[in-house]
Amino acid sequence: MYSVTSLKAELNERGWRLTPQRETILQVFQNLPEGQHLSAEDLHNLLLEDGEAISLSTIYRNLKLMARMGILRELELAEGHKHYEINQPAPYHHHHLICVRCNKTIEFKNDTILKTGAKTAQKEGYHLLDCQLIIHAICPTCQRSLLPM
Amino acid sequence: MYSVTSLKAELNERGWRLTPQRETILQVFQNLPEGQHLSAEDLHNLLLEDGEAISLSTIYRNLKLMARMGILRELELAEGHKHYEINQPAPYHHHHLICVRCNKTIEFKNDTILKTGAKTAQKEGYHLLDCQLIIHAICPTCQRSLLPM
DNA sequence: AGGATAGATGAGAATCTATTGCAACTTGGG
DNA sequence: CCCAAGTTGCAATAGATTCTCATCTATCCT
Repeated sequence: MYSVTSLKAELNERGWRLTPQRETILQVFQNLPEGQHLSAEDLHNLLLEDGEAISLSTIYRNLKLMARMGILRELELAEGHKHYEINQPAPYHHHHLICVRCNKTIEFKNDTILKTGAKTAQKEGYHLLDCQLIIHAICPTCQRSLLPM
Repeated sequence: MYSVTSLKAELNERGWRLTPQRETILQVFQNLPEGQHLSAEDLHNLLLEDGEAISLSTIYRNLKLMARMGILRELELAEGHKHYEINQPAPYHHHHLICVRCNKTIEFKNDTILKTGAKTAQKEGYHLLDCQLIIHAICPTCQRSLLPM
């Protein structure tokens, strides 16, 4: 698992610093049950409850930073704000099937997709950070419902 | 190509209406060169220039509606706001490779992904609307640059 | 064709997510 | 141990999207 030591090394390499806030954020995501993801607000509240408050701006800044470093994945699910989760390699790597009506989201795994993503990035000379298949669909329940969208 | 007649039929079926605004929006997207996509603002301005102004609220409402009907694809690229494009089947269906630093975006095609998406949705009993692979990466130019993120 | 009705539009206000400016504080390097 | 550059927190701000509501109109019914 990605360690605080690697985080520090990677930050320092670029002239940046390991702060207690960054360390805390990394640890929260590492301890999150598989398949869970947090929004900036979620993380903020969670830390408040734990008595380890970090300002919302710092949270936004670092979520973005860690996503750009490839440590976190930035997910655009259906709620209208971004969610983040730890970026895991092959056996844990997964994708999302989202119902556009009720927002129910199912995770699924598929190793081929990650391979496709890696190949495509490489072909164009890009350095891969994350790849995610997003499927927008209507779940069985919503298909049966007569309610408007 | 998806016709105004089908749009009307599909709307009426659900108790909704074909309005001149909806017709106009559909036509704009149908006439868009392949690979182009518009934000709500883009569409609004484009129509203003053409002297066919539609209010921004109506544009937002209908972009969302048409995406939920599966007529448009909602793309979350790197600019911080959504983009829309016509939702095309197999030979035109494509995905996006995005540089998280400079936002440069490359389109690429891959029929396997669409098949995977369809299969996954079907397996869960979901009705597929759209599926898109999003690759976040760093482009060659940004890899060479020493600038911060 | 004419009327009724539920749905749609437009304009602007309101909401919400995310970013930014700045002063004070810290980290990492020398 | 000290300094320069990076970070943080707070408040203000920006930007995208949604909402409210009065007015209008596409459809359906007769």
